[in-house]
Amino acid sequence: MAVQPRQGRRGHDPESVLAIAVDVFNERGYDGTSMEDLARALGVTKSAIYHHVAGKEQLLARALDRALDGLSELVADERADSGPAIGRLEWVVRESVRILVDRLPYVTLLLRVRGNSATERRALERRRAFDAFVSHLVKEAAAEGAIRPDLDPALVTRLLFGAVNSITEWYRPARGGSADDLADTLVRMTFDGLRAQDA
Amino acid sequence: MAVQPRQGRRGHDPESVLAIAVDVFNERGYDGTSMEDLARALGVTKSAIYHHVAGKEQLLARALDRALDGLSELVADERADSGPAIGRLEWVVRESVRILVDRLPYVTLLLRVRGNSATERRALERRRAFDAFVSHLVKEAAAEGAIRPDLDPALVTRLLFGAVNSITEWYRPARGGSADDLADTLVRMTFDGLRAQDA
DNA sequence: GTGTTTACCGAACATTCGGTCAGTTGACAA
DNA sequence: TTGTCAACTGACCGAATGTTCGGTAAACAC
Repeated sequence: MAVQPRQGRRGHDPESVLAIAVDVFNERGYDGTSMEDLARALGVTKSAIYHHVAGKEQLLARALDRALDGLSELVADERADSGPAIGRLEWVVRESVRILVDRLPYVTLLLRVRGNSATERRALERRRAFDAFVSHLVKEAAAEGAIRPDLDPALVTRLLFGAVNSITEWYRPARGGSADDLADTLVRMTFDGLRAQDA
Repeated sequence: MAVQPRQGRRGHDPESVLAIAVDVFNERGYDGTSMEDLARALGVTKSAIYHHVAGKEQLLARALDRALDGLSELVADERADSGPAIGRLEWVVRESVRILVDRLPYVTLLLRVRGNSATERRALERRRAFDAFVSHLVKEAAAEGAIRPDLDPALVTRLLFGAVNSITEWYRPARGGSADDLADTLVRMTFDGLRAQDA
């Protein structure tokens, strides 16, 4: 985990530039962030950034890939592929929360992408693959009778992952509890309801 | 509802400019939208826009106020103020869905604001008032024993309205069902759970 | 010391940005 | 026909944008 000692002047590298840049992107929005803003946050001149990355859009592309690679690994995991669908769905939700917390700044950025450039559209396409995977899983669970029949599966998918994705809007690793506690509460509420049974 | 016949050349007015502008803002993001983009969508020159509104930021301010006024009316409603908290919470959720669908483009814009300008920060402050109102309501319901004691009320608030707010991400009035059907599904799932009871 | 590697600065670039202004066009009323 | 009013155009402004480039400074190896 320790950074290799390296020859030459000490300072930023592509990794530290990306980390700081993503934070600024999330604070001001990608389009609302200028290279000057990034330079200020890095404590460096605008032109120095181009020593580490090809440009603003490459920073975005690298950040989005970090989020999407996490989701791709989830879809590829064998644990998402055997057993009752409702159990797999619960596992996918928990794992999604873990990835979301783990890679919070990158996923936050991903969830705000609207398709303004080729880079953004490519990211949206990869994201759609994940959405389709989850959507199919919910339909399976419904077909197996594990989801209340008065709920439209497509709507359940949307609302369930609406709750999951909202984590990027308010979760802060400092204050908030662990990712597992968060996932517990989320699953309990969405799967079994927030209402007390004896009320 | 019909537009008054008016003297002078026919064309856009502040209202139609706002409606179209908000659509473009939601497609490309506020910061990602140039006045040139708006002009193109309006079928007009850039300078013509300034005949109707003072500038880009005023368009944003007007749009955000439309969303926030709806939420303010909700908070002021007497139906949010009497009876068991859990019932009031359900009413507030249903009403929120109605407002969100009713004023979809305006609320969508509001939920993406990050505080880049004085206008955005003012909107965020008004929105925080609504969040505080809902947060308090959930705590009341928990204190009255109507919410499962193993769920943290603050987290319930976040997740519940995470699901509500996600509506702006995927609901399209054309395809989607009515706002009431949507609210029904949302309340059933979040209050009583998506899991079938006999499973 | 010398050479090499890496990180950086400062000035400049072309383009786009939000916004201004003097004048024109088109629809209505009288 | 003439006057009035709202809607609009086209040329323009200063500032900010993302990016380039030639040169410099600091850390390391030898």
